[in-house]
Amino acid sequence: MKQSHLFAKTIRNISDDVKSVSHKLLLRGGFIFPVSAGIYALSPLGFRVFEKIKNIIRNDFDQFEAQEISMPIVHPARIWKQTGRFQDIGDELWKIKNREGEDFVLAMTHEEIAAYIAETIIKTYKDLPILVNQFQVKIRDELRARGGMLRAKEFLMQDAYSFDKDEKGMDESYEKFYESYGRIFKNLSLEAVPVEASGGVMGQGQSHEFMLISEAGEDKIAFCEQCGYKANIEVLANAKICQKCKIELKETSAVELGQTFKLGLKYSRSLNVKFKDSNGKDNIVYMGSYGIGIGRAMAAVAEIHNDEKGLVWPQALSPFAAHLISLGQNKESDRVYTALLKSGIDVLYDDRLDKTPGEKFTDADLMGMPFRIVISAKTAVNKKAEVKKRNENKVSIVSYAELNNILQ
RNA sequence: CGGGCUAUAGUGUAAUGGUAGCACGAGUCCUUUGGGAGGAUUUAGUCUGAGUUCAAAUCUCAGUAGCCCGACCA
Repeated sequence: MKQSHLFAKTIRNISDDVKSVSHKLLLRGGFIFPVSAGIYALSPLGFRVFEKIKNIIRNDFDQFEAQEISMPIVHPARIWKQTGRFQDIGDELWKIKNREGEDFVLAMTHEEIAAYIAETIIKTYKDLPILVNQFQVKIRDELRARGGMLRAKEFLMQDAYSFDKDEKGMDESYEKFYESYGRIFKNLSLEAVPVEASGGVMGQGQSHEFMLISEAGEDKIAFCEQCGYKANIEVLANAKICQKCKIELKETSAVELGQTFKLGLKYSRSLNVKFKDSNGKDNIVYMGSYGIGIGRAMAAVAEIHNDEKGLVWPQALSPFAAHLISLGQNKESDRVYTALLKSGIDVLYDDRLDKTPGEKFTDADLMGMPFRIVISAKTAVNKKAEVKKRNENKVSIVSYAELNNILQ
């Protein structure tokens, strides 16, 4: 992609109201556009990061056959009334009416719809277990959107649902996602720690949150320094004492990156999701649900991986493999760009002739691609390229062939 | 949703009832071209609606939006 026509620009000035590091850097680097409080659009840069995150999740889910589906965002209120959540959830659930005056809700989560659909698919114990996953927009009329993408009113979420014939099966499915989440966060370069959590409006079953310890977080977790026990403080009784070690628990702020729930029969019972067992007898399906906020994950990465100059994307998440910068000429850099594209390397090419070197370097630092390649009149003479890693100061001069190898 | 605060150009600010100004940004042109370069020039604002007043950015009321604290938050 040529930067001269990229649908994203870095910005110098941002409002003092922008407080969190990730929000600031994502805005300055041109990754997101604010549209309304807690509502954001993605530039090609932000969009590419989203795709990287989604693919990391997909690749892991493929290992245990969590099947990707897509569910709607507009739900008839009827289904939410059946599970009781139409009434139980407060104003955070966004309610709308159609022209006939019928009630609908905007998806804040998809347990209802997943169960509603599963009811038509699941007939016999032979159909189970089933794991489904989707990446879909969630809409929550939050009282207070905060921290940019860390807490938005509309956000993309990976949400998966498991259907099993009994509690043991549910526990096994839960374990699969629990393990998977551990791997996924590692691949996202996020050190997430699982903690005991409350089910909240989802249900009362066992639940874990995957927490990134960070000042930017809104959650508080408690942990025992001796045995390593960790929990969201909302699940603790008044006594903030480790049950096992009898010592006081320490507290820290954290960002909730994902959460897993054992839903049990809560949704399947009210939506009548049944199957016949080997005796031909009706049983209720056990469900679980598992979610990761994609935008929040991107913000969390930005929150952690940066320096005073801007973002420093881990290679696996970077919108482009490299940032190619032309200085003083475009003739030779055009050739290098074309060659890199031909080799299948995804590169952002700063071909702007009216920008000074300083501005180009500053932009490259703000945007944070892992490799910066400079082609100038100086390097062109020798048919070499300058390569610098975003997180190092060292600059190497390499041949075009070597360049290809480094970026492959 | 409770409490507090704020609203002047894209951003940051000034004008304390009497001419809306400055800096940065952004646009154009020229010069410059290895770390947001220099010059010239242009652009753009009193959140909305009522009210008080000869006169309102300034005072009053309402609305809207944003920020902070709390509550809430699969």
